Amino acid sequence: MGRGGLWIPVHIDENRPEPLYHQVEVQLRGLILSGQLAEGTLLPSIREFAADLRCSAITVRRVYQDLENEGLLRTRQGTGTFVAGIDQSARDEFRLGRVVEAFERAVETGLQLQCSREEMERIWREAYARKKAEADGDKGEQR
Amino acid sequence: MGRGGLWIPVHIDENRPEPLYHQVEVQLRGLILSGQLAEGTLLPSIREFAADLRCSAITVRRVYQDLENEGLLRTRQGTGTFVAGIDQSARDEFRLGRVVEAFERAVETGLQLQCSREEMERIWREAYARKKAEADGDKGEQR
DNA sequence: TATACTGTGTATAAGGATATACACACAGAA
DNA sequence: TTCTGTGTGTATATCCTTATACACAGTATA
Repeated sequence: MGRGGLWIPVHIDENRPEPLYHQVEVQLRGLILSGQLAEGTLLPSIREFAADLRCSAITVRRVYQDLENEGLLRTRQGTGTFVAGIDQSARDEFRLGRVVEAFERAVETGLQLQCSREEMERIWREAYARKKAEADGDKGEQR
Repeated sequence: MGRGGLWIPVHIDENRPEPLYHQVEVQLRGLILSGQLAEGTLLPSIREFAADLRCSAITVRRVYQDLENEGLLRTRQGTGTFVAGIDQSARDEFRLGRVVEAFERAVETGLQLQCSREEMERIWREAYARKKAEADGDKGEQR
């Protein structure tokens, strides 16, 4: 194979109702905006990435295309797709916005199901502990 | 018009990537499982509900049909759609599961964007305060 | 050049959202 | 009772989005 394996920590969940391309976009956008993928990084080819994600190459292509339209990626035919440079200013703004949005959704669900504040407090702590452990484990298994 | 207006606190967001019918299903399921809609309650007609949500009647019909297949609703042609009886046992189990899931998603987003634990703590508290106020306001404006 | 990689465009199938026309149920008037 | 109107859920056809497969075109390197 080509440049032989840059592993991108993105997962997709078939059971989620939102489209596959959207799941990948959200996560990849996060990796770029958080600086975990530096400017100039060569991403996996659409086929290679598709194989990792177990989806079609066209779906990955759409992700690359959308993010290129946002100015986050730059792609050259025959060569590959690269991470573009980003305004440091817009970075943190966007970053926090996403997280706030996610938590608001969670709280909304909790309120709708009549969870008390204490219940949610407990759930949030446990969720953090569980996911934190998962994430740290992921880094260890990186190849 | 018919029975003239039972207001169901369900909202849909066009901008969300997941399907409309799914958004409504999640929220209506929540209302039933949390006991806010008692057994035997006559729901709005598919047309009336569709008008409230500003979507098609067919979309509402799909929601009613799906929830009927789950055993949460019972529908009689020409008469309407009613809330069915539910196992008290399965209720809380399901309820908590949904909230846990939602918070895990939020934390996942935060970790991916390299939020510190303290940042998330703050975001969660603020999200709670904001959404709690919204929800209480909603009840006040109920007609 | 030959070859093996890269991204790109076209065609096809499945799922979601809608409008429109249809069938059933019940209440009230003739 | 019989009829008729207005409510209810139901079925069909159409358009847009999503996901895929397959053939095409540019690029790098031996």
